Amino acid sequence: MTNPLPIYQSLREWMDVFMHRSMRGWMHFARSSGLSMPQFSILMQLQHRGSCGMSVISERFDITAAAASQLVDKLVQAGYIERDEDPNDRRAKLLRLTESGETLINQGIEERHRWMNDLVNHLSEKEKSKVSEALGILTEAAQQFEDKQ
Amino acid sequence: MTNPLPIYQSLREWMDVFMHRSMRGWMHFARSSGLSMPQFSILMQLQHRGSCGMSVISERFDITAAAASQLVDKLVQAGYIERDEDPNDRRAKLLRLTESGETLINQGIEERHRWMNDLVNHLSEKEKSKVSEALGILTEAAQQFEDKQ
DNA sequence: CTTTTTAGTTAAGCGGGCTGAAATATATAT
DNA sequence: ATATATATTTCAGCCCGCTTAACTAAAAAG
Repeated sequence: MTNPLPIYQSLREWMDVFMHRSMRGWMHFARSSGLSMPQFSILMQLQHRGSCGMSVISERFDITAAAASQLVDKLVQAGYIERDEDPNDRRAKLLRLTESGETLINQGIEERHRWMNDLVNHLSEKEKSKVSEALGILTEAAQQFEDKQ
Repeated sequence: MTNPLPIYQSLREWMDVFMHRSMRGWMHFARSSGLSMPQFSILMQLQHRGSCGMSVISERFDITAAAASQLVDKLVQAGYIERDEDPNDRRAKLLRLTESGETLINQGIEERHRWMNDLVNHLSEKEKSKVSEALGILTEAAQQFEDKQ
């Protein structure tokens, strides 16, 4: 049943399975770590795109500056984020994950990962190498693609 | 740069890019359709796993029966879910997506899909077929794997 | 130097998700 | 037939995210 399917269909099926799994997993993980999804998303964003200012948060999540400020404040108090003055612009703040924040997100990634790993471990060596190559292709394409936006 | 990477690393990189993208996309879509994430997740669950009773919702999302009932009620009033009596057990309810609910979720899938499609369209024919095959392998593995849990 | 714009904070208030407790109705067990 | 268990609903109350409006402070423009 690993016959060549049209790529459109392969994508659709894969995304269906994978997205449900990973969304559910993340939400569960966020909850179990005592964070709301909005809070958790901010940590993910900082991990993914690195340090940024408050205004970036409000733009990226499409919320007001006030909402961003309040959300971030909770994360600061929980010890997951550090909020320092931007040396280049004393109005602005620089947000970055603390070690504890980093650890938390990495744990989440690790869990999500474990599922995929278990999955992949059921494959033959040949299948593994095919999958590995294909994911490499996709990742590189995605990175180039992101840059263009 | 599509040299053979260890599969562990390919997975990690791919998931990093992909998960951020798709999570963000889903949340944005949910918000723009006027639904909260919990509400939206219920619709996704119904689309993914098909019709079910109220108790399944509360178990699956790890919320009380009361919370499930309230969430579902809003979705019923919004016209996305139909809530009928289960003919086999008159205490229970059978929840299923209405046409409008189905359409909504499919739109979301379509959007998520479009990104992947654009991505894949940057690939050569040869790369496309490799990716297609690999995703087929993964999807099948995932489906077998799910069944066992 | 004054004015205006930009970055962020604070507070009041709305609506939403969630829980616990109480209630209803049906199914199951004895 | 009665007692118990199960599936769901309703309600009061809490916390949280979000918005608007008012405020502070610093940068940029004139």
